[in-house]
Amino acid sequence: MRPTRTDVAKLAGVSTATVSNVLNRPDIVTEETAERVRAAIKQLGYRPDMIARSLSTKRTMQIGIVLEDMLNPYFGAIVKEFESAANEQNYFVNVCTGLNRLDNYLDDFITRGLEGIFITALPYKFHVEKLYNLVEKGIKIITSGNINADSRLVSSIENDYIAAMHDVIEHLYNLGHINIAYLSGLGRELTYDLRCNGYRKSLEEFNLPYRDSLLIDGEYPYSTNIKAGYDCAMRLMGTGEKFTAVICGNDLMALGAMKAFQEKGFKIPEDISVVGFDGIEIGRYWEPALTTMSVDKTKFGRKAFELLHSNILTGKTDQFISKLTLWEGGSTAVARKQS
Amino acid sequence: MRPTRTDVAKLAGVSTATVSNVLNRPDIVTEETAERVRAAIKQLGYRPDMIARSLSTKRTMQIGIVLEDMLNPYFGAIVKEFESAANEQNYFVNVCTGLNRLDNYLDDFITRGLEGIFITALPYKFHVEKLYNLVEKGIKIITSGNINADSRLVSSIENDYIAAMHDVIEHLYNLGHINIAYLSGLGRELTYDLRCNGYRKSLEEFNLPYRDSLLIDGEYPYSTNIKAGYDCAMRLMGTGEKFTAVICGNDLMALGAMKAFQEKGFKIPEDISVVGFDGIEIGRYWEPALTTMSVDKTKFGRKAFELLHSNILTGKTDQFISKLTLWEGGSTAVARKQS
DNA sequence: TTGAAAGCGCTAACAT
DNA sequence: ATGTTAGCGCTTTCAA
Repeated sequence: MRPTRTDVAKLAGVSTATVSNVLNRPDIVTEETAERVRAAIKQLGYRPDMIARSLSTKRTMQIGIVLEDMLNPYFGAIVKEFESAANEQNYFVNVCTGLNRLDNYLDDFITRGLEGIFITALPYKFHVEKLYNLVEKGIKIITSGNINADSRLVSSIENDYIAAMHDVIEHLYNLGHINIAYLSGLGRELTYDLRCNGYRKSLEEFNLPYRDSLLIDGEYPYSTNIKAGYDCAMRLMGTGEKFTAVICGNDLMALGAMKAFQEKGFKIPEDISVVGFDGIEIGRYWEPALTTMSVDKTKFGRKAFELLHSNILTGKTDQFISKLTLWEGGSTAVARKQS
Repeated sequence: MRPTRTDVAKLAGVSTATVSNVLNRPDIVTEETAERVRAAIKQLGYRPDMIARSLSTKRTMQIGIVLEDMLNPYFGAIVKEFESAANEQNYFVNVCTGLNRLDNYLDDFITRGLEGIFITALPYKFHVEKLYNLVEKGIKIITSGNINADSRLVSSIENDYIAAMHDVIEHLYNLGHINIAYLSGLGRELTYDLRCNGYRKSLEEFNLPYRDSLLIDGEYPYSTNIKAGYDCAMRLMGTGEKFTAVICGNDLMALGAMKAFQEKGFKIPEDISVVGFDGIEIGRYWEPALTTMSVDKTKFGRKAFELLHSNILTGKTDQFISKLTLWEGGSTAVARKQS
């Protein structure tokens, strides 16, 4: 049996409250007794029981992170740093992947008394109202993915995809590209993919042509993995549209797309320039290295925790927008003469 | 304030014990009262408090997974499936990444009353004794990574790297390769990298030459990511050794290695055949697609949970060895004539 | 079938 | 500075 605080108290010849004090408010206790208690703790190998403490304090020091795709190293990097930051503040993190079980998760969050949750996921599968429900129960929330939530109720952290898309298009424009496709992987009717909006907006800005068939949606239920990139690229080639540059919703998709183009005999970047978003490490090892709008994932993960943490401590929500930076690989180059 | 069981009892006009019963042993309660209680629960939006329940039952329904590298999609796939299997049995999983904090984690596991832990990590940074310490406290453990632990105390799940390495070498042998290098990324003095052992053993078996400089270690603290593969490959080329085939400790390393070879003007597979382990999806999209010994990651993750779960329920440990299968991509081919 | 009450290990007034 | 004690919300004998 694990020793309890009572055991320690008995061995040290003090009350249980005193043991609590040396653990939680060491300043208010005599150095001498503290020493005795510490000795007893050590001798028994005593470890406080977080469960009991939680029941009494109403604090669990647990937070959750919900994401849809553990397989994309982009999320891996964010989770890693989020977890790391949380640990430094003594929080434990529960990782929840698989959005199809989201409802169960939300229930669990309440039941287990999580103090906060970082939800990074596209919103087309769940309702914001559910989040408000959690907030009502005292669970703090930070979202990412343009869930259009009330900023007074939940915090949020987003990538500035509008600006990033502008930079991408500018980059391609300067290379002389005119017909630029976008492989979204999602659905154009969904309003939350800022990349999609930014794409159209920036084309206009640079006086470049937009045509419906240059914008490739995914198929429901949408996914944005490497296979999706491959599939979208295949469909783009199937349309017979002319294009010299292709922007992909993320790096993984871009890698899949390059594969598809190469299979069909196109050379990258000579025939087609390809660019992605995220800045995952693998992209830099690809041949050619993938040009991408890179997210500072370390900062992103850490910032997400900080926002959540401050919400937990102060009750105040906050928003953060992360800037992406262009990383030029060999996958983009001057546009070929359009035949 | 969240409603408690007392509120429900009051509203339904029953005792708190009855509420517990309709929740936990619905069979022993009259349908009529049960109905009344359920109505009250619904009306109040009541959710049981897992914390309080845990304190009373000594079960938290939480398990942990410890891993070193969230960035390798290989682990991502395993985590995902492990978590999924756990959820089906109503367990919540805590993901712990970053082995440098392992001691803190182990403490936390005790403190928070985790019921079990899946540790997938190389053992050179921590002591098995610490695991035994957890086992003593009643925490069940399953390891992966050839931590050489007492099989009566902890369960384990491993890849059969010895057999897999045999298959790789056989594959290369049949293609006519003679001088085959191995990029380990770890240290040859460490006994737990079965790939390393298998490499030497299988070379012998096929009467192929082994030379120290064909086996490339990493540098402490070892890592086995894409950069490590790149670095090891560079060092291999620096030795001046002759070789026509290179086996890499995992797929990520293999991708990095291919990049290095290509940078130095070697063609794959014409000049050098490359093969990895794991079978991550990205490898299939590489140009050329990476030949690999593929792990059934879905099965692996699920099986890991099952072993842990059965250990939790029955107290019995168990071991499992997973077989890998050769997946032939375009990165291996008949050996070129050695100049 | 249902209810009363003790107890899980800890915290936090409050009293000494 | 230290001890006493009443909870925290739930489970689980034991009685009714």
